[in-house]
Amino acid sequence: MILPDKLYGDGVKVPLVGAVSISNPWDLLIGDRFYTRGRMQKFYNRVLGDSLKGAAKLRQEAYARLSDWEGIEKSRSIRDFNNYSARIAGNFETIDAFHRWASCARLVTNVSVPLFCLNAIDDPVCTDEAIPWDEIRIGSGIGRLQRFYSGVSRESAAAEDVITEMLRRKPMPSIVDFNNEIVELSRKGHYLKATESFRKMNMAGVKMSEHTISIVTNCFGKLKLMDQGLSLLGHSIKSGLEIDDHVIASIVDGLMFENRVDDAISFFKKILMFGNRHPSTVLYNILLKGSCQAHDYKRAIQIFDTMDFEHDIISYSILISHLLDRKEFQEAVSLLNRMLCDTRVVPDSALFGSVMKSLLDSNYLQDARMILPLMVQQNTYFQANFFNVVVGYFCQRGMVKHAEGVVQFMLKRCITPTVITFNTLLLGYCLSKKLHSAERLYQLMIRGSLNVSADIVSATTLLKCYCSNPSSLEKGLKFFEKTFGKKTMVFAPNAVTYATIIQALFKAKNPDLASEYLHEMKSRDIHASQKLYGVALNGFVTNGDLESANSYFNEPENDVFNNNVVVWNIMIKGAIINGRFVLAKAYMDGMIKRGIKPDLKSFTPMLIAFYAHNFTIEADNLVSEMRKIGIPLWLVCNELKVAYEKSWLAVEKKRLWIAMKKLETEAMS
DNA sequence: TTAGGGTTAG
Repeated sequence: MILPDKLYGDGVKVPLVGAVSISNPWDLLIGDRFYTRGRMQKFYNRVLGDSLKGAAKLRQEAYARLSDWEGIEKSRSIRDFNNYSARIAGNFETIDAFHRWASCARLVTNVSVPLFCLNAIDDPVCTDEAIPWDEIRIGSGIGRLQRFYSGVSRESAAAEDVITEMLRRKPMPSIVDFNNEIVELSRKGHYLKATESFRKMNMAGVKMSEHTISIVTNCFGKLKLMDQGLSLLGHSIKSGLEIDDHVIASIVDGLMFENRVDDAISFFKKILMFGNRHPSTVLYNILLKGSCQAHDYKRAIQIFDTMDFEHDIISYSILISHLLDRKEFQEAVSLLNRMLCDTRVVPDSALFGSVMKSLLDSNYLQDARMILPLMVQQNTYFQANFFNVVVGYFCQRGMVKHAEGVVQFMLKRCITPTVITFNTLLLGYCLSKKLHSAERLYQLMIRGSLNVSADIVSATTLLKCYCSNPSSLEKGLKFFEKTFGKKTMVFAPNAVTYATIIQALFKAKNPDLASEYLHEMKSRDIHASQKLYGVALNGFVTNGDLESANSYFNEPENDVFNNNVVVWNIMIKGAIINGRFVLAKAYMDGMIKRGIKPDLKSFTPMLIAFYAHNFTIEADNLVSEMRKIGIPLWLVCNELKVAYEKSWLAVEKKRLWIAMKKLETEAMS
């Protein structure tokens, strides 16, 4: 055993519990055995080659570590395995680092991990230690692009320029290089630029691969231009490209993203019949996810059942977390049990993480605690995706110090934080109004000093940081221009980015500038989303601009969003707070006419208004109407209580109090 | 040699 006692700079000793020993690890591999072996060989050579030339004993030791690791990882997909080993090969240079990695593989059954979480959630331990940012490995996150470009002109440039340069070269680089650059564009949200580059490549006569088609289709999907995606598919078939699973996945995913669930499913069936092939689990999972996102739970179950013993851990994960979010605990638990009995799947850290998240979100702390012993019992390998949930839990509650403690813990245990860990922490700083820390973390991510680089979520979160405080709003606007502006666009903004800034401007009572951004978004061909639409409407009505709200509401292209009850609730509430009862009533009639069922939040503003103006008969009628459609009265009481406490509508408080008490007794009876 | 499905931002 050559593992050193001190594995880290700060001298933290990592306990090694329950090392796995397998006599012949190669037998445990699934799928591409030789391919994988080659990868591992490459990794081995890279890691050991530099620092250990000729040291036979250490090589032997290294081989033993690799064996252990494979045994542990056998439950994961071959792709994860390959990617991970490639990353490790790229990042680890010295034998010291190699030992760190090896010890990481041995932490599988380290009981102190769940114990830490248990304590942390019950009785969070705060740490004053600063996160050792320097010790988080310097990765090769943004390397690919820079590496290529430095060979071209020594300047850093956008992937788009790289592609132009590549097209000029003679002979042109391989399609793999082009693919990498389009992926780079797509990763930063430059979907339009990606499709434009694809056109240029096409004109220059570059021979495309299936992978190119899949990436570009994906971009069309994100742009909600799936009709173009489908026509691209037609061209590809004509030009003799094989339609592989990746291309089908991109199309199905794109159609789902456009909410065309029926189209997606019929395409899925047709293309499979056309190629006479068996659908992969990944394809099924895309359908599952799409159905869940479209709130078509019945269909999701149907798909799950037709999968016929082919569900994997992700299928279970999608369905279970969806059930939990819908608060269907019975169903979720029975599915969880079914999964635990299913010998073909091994529950992983991500699954337990998402279950835990749903439980924490619903404030079921006791049940959340139960997940941890279950994980130990199942011998789950703890990974960042689980800890991200714990980090998020603290961040959401403004306990960013505790979140930092969790990150510390991860680092000490060699559980490498992901971009989601840092983005979550960034949000934590934002919610705790620690702008300085947020800025510093973002800078580290942008500069590539961490093992991951910043993405559009990081940038949007920092934007929220600036915008949530009136004193830094100006800085936020500048940041927006610098990061998302047309001239110096680092990331291509999306509906979330615009929603963030628009919401902040409305809140800062600057509806004019908010409208400007709304127009700018439209001029940049960025589609509004249901949430952004709500943000804009709410912004108009709370700023007393019913006219703009109404005209935005009536724009034909927004009509698709008006099928959501939330929108109508915003309009009703908006009319009421601006003293327009007749208008509120008109909206109420309008939604019923459209076939949308009013819910609690549709009725309460009007009810409060009736109470406030002492229209007791009308209020009583409304209450009985709510009763008729099955809205529990205690929920109404809760709403009134909130309105009372917040002095909503500047109502006569005493009247509201009396009404509330009266309703409470009614609810009890 | 490159890639698809579960978690992060409104």
